[in-house]
Amino acid sequence: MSRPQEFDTTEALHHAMRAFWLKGYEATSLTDLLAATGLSKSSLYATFGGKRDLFLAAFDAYRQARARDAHRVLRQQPARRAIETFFHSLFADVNSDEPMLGCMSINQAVELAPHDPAVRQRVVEDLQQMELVLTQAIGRGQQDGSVASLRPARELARLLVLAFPGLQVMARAGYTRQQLDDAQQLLFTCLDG
Amino acid sequence: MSRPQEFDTTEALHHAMRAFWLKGYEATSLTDLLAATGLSKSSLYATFGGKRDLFLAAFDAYRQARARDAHRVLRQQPARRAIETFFHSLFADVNSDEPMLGCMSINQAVELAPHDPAVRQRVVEDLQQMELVLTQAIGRGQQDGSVASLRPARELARLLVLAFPGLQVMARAGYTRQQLDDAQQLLFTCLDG
DNA sequence: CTTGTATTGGACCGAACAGTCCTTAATTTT
DNA sequence: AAAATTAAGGACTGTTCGGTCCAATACAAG
Repeated sequence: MSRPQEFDTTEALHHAMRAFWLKGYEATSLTDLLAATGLSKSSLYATFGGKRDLFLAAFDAYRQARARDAHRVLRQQPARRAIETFFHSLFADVNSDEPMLGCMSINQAVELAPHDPAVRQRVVEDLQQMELVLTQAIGRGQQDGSVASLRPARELARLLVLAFPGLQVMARAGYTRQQLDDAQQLLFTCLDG
Repeated sequence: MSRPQEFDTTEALHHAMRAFWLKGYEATSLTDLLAATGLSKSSLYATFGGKRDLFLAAFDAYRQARARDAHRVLRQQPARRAIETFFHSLFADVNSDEPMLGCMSINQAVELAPHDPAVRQRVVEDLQQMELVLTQAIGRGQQDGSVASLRPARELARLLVLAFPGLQVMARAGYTRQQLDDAQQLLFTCLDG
């Protein structure tokens, strides 16, 4: 009954997510969010609560989307190829016309996690999740022969997770796509020996 | 001639640095800076210019101090031990009573570098500098036998630089000192094989 | 067509923001 | 001691912040 919403809630959330993704939490003002979503102030507050609530919702939407992507990409064969694609796709937007995005979880590890337990917990979960899926992929790789290293899959996965924020930092610091690819190439040699 | 300054400029800069270091640029207000430095508004503006100028000055002071530390630590013998000490000292404050600090350059790579060329340039310089000093240290280590790996020192250095932001992220995400040490231990195995 | 309910736009709020400016105070030089 | 010079304190600015509130509106149910 009564008047229906004029906007698509999940679409609005997606737009808000991009805004936070691009500029972080503090630097994204409510004005930015209104412009990004196209909502009016009252609609935004009625639908999502305050800025912080909207952020957490957007962050969770981001995390869910990324987790889906990761599972899809890492299912490829052979596993080694899947892992490379996984990393490669995370920096798909580098040096495109689009602004730099990188991984929102890493950005938030730096910006909010130290001062905000709710964010911190999410970041920790994301890192652990990444370690888990990479461990599985590397394990598969060791079986199908695409990952030569005999070290425990978990250790190798931890190494990759450890290096991931480094790639993110390089991307944000303006390194070229070529340089990022080289760094990844170098990183993947750890899977060989 | 005339009235002398009541405060120590470099000391005030140091306090401002800690404030920016702890909370980042956006989240550190002028009020925070006044409280941290103990200056009055007019003194701060007369001495350092605006917030951004003060930030850049503080950032440069930080970078200089860190570069000095790095050189000092990495001069130790044997080189392998020096490298471990180097990484270890970067996270000395983790799990202490002090708040989390980590590396300011990495924090700024995430926060300001994408949108601020002056910051971006500094971050790139810092990463390159880190690669350079680590390359030299690893080279020494290969000569004195403390670094067993036969891979080019530069490649190994790049691997360490790549992993460094990962340690920073772990620290900011609240990982324990033990977990950080384990991650470093794992990382250093790359110098062995 | 009336009634009821939910959405909408925008006026409005106090607080905090970075930054300016002027008066007052302190110290050296003359 | 007086003059000159500069630091320090704090009042003040306009703007923007996140957030609230209300009146107008639009739709569905009866």
